Amino acid sequence: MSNEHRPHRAVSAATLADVARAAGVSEITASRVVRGRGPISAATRAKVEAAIAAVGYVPNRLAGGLASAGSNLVGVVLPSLSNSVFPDVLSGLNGAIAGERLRTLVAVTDYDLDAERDAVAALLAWRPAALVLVGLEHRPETREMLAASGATIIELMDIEGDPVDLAVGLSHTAAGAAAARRLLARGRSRIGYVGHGAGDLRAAKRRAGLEAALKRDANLTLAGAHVVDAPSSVGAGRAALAALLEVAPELDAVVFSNDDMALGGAFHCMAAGVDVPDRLALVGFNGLELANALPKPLTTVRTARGEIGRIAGEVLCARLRGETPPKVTDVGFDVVAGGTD
Amino acid sequence: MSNEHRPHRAVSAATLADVARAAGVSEITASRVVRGRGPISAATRAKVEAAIAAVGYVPNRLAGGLASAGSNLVGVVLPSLSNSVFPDVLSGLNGAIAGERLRTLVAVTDYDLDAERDAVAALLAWRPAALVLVGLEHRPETREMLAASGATIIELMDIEGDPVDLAVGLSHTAAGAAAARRLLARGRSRIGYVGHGAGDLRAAKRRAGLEAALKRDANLTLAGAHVVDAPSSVGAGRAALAALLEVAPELDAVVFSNDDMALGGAFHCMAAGVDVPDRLALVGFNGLELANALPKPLTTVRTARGEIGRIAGEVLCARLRGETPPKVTDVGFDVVAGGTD
DNA sequence: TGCATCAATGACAGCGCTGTCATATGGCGT
DNA sequence: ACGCCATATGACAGCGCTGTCATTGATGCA
Repeated sequence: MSNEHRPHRAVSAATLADVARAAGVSEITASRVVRGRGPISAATRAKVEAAIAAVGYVPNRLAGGLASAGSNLVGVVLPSLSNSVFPDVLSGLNGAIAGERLRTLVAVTDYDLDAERDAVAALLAWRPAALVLVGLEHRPETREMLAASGATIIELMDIEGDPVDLAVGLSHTAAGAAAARRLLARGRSRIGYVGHGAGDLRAAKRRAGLEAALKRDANLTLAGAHVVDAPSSVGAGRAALAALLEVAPELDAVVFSNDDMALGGAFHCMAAGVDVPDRLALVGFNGLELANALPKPLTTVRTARGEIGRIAGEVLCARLRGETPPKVTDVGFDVVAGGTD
Repeated sequence: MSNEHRPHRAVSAATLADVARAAGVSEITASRVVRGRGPISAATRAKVEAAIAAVGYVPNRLAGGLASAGSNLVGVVLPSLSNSVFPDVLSGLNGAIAGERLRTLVAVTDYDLDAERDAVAALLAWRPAALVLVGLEHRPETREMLAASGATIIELMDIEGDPVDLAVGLSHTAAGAAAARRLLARGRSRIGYVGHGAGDLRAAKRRAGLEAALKRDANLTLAGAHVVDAPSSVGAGRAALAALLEVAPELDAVVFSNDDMALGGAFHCMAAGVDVPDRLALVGFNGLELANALPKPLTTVRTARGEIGRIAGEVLCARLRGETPPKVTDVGFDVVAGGTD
């Protein structure tokens, strides 16, 4: 009469031994059929496959991983899922590793390096074949764990710094500089900046690259800046540009920390009747699909996000096959000339 | 001299036995400290914790899961990551289960029910504590696997149908009907529809609800429809509305399959000089943050996406604790009166 | 004082699978 | 006829951990 719950376990999951018995072969032979390894005669394979279907066998990767000293999981630590950037990366990665029967185990840190450390520890407990993180800046303990794990480590998005193992990304400093040069070439000189919360280290590098290039190429400094203490969002961008123009109405261009923020800026301009680009130029960063569908497509610096994920997956597979992929892969970026500058 | 790669394993990972030896206690005692179970004296705990740090111990969840017949993983099968809807759900879920030391193992199906079946099989191999899917429609084999697994199953987003176990969502038929009633109340009568690819069953239910309510309440049928054979996107929405207005210029309102599509529609109207809402009303679905930052905020039917994830996490935790959560949780929806109707 | 109770710790087996090595079988060249 | 190799299969141990039950003192209470 017990109404006891056994949340963790199937009532009585079939094991490989059940399959083997049903097929009249040994466990190891059944195992080989399941994994597609080793020489198996067609007749045996058919028997085992029938047995698998008959008993409803689902392999137990916990046992398999333990026995073979490692899982087919790829740990992925992402700062956020709230704009499309990291989901795009994740999709690219998923697509590239699906063929190798690898799966992603995802953790999200909200741009918190302590949360990243904890996530790495938790993911390492699954003995992943590889671990994918974002950025090159981590807590020292994180780097130690990564190095000690012996797993393949891939750091995404950024290549300016010292990778633990492998890196796939781009130079955000250069991307910021490209935005600066673009605006200077278009004759802008009173350039402002709208940014978002401090956790995003790559956005900070872009801003630094922007300021450095303005200084170097035209001896300019930012004519105004407004940074919201919050994650990036369209609403935040809209409010931030409004606030910035309030105190610095003379600006003739604004660079945004990313496209979400820039989109908000574009919406503010539409609503407030600010003429874009004649009165004010807007430049974003990322190259989201959405920003290209605007009545005036956003001028932005496009990063190949899906591509970064895909290449990371390929680099990872190469390493797992025992090859030696390049330590750093620079996927670069494009300045997309839209209608807002 | 061998340059052999051991991709899967740390050079020599410390085990619980190493910790126990270093701490001068038995393995099981070390295990209890690691897991925070059972009565442990403060002195012993301190010794073991020091040993853990000294040897750099990282627990092996593969072994732990095998020994205790179940993992602390929650398998999550999502149709897509390409608009913010499912990332939002996932964030909510992650937040709600983090406290219980559960982790999500994510698979993406691209709205393909066969891919969903394969994903379920793959996730089940990890003996997850629970499995979270989207929608109530699955292949028969999928349902069988789910039922046979004995795990807690939660189906998200939809509540119209027969849940395998637990469901958290809303009535999309009712949401579609709400959009219809909203437009009728605003005096619209020549109502069109812009939709996206066939895999999205919930979008189809919304359309059905829309059409049924138009018929029932005003004896109207759709005055035009354009459905793109592609995933939803802002660009697709923009192109689709342009195409629809080409063949049905007399429309005075358009309902979109979701906010991404509607945003594209809004952009088309801005670009083509279609006066919204005087000449044409636009209604979306989802209530994305972004759509609310438009110069004219989008009128839409908001679903509590993060909330659905959060509640799913709570329902799940309740079940794992042995409680009996409600079989179906209706989170409802809100009609958000924006400026586009 | 004696006995139940509780806190703290340990011994042992086994979770389900796979790596390693061994074995059986048949074809083939000489 | 003989060894040799490739193919097909199996026996066995053990991966690292935890559930179960046992053990040891210390404590409470009549």
